[in-house]
Amino acid sequence: MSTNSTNTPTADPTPTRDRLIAAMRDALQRKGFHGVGLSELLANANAPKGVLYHHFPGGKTELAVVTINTIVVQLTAGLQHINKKATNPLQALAVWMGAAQKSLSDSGYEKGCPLATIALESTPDDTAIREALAAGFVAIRSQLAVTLEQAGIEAGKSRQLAALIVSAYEGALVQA
Amino acid sequence: MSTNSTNTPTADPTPTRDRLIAAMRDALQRKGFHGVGLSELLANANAPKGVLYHHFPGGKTELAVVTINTIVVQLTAGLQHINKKATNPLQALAVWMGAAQKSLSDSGYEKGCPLATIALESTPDDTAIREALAAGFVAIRSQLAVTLEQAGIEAGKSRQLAALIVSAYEGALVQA
DNA sequence: TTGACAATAGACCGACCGGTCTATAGAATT
DNA sequence: AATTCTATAGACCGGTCGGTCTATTGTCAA
Repeated sequence: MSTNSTNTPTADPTPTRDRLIAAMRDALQRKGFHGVGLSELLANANAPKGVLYHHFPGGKTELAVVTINTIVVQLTAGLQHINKKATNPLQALAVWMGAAQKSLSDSGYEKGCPLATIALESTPDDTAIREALAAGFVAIRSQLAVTLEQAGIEAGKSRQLAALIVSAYEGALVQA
Repeated sequence: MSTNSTNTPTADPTPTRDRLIAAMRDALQRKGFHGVGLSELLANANAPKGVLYHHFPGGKTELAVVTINTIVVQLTAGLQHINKKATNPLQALAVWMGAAQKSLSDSGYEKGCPLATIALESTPDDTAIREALAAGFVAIRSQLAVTLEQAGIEAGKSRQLAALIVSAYEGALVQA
């Protein structure tokens, strides 16, 4: 496990594992956590049952948690990218969100935000999922606030505004 | 059926039917449509299986549609009430939304908006549910716009603002 | 009283759920 | 070549899903 001939040294992407995560993300966007069956999920990922249990001993729930974390990482990375490159962060932000909305309408409004659905579906018992979501939303909001601050908005205002932007965005998805 | 000795003339409330609707609303708020089983639903409503099928031949889905419509009617009625009575519509609106948020936090953030969850869960195949939801959101937004107009806001602005308010509200629920 | 019909009650069913388990294939190490 | 460990593969299982079907009860009209 330590050395690795054909791949990057420390992390092995394991395509099958990634396919499972991708399938779960798609499922969360379209139907929600309870809406998809394992068989459908595995069919979409072209994977047999054993492989899910192998990569995610915690089963469906663990896959969902990992998927949530993956999404959050990608989202915050996208925001960081805006921070570094754009000369006009606000405009870049608008473009970014516009792109997100376009991908939504391109799917015929089938695919929304995968976080929103599972957030509403989850109960207080689903502690692992709830924790992942809570941490995720905090990360997204704070990263967004950083972007706003870089655009010259005062710190306190930035956090408020970031929360509002995320809220309005998720809310719009609900109604679409 | 035409005459009716003990109840109001035209409509019979049929308590059992109402209990089913109430149970479905609660279920939608807490877990979403796919998250609840019929057995759990019926247990909460203290009703056997046959009675669900009797009142709602379309089964779980029809119950959900009727529940959605019921919620929308109650919501718009609440807004109309504000319209007629309040001297300051905007302030009354704020109070009203504050009350909604309080009931949310009182439930330990278990219960959100029942419309939001099922909206995100539903797929394009669930035509009945989608139609009910679409009509419902339109009704809520337009009723809210009327209230805003009465508060002196120009018509076009009112509709935009109404959409934003609803969006922000739903979005906040997602994150709570 | 009797007949008709709405409402209640729950046994019952096939399908599918998420999950476990055993068997095989493949790559790396020795 | 033998061994070891990871990854793939799918048969299999008990439980629950949503839904149907057959009584039974209650309530009017005749």
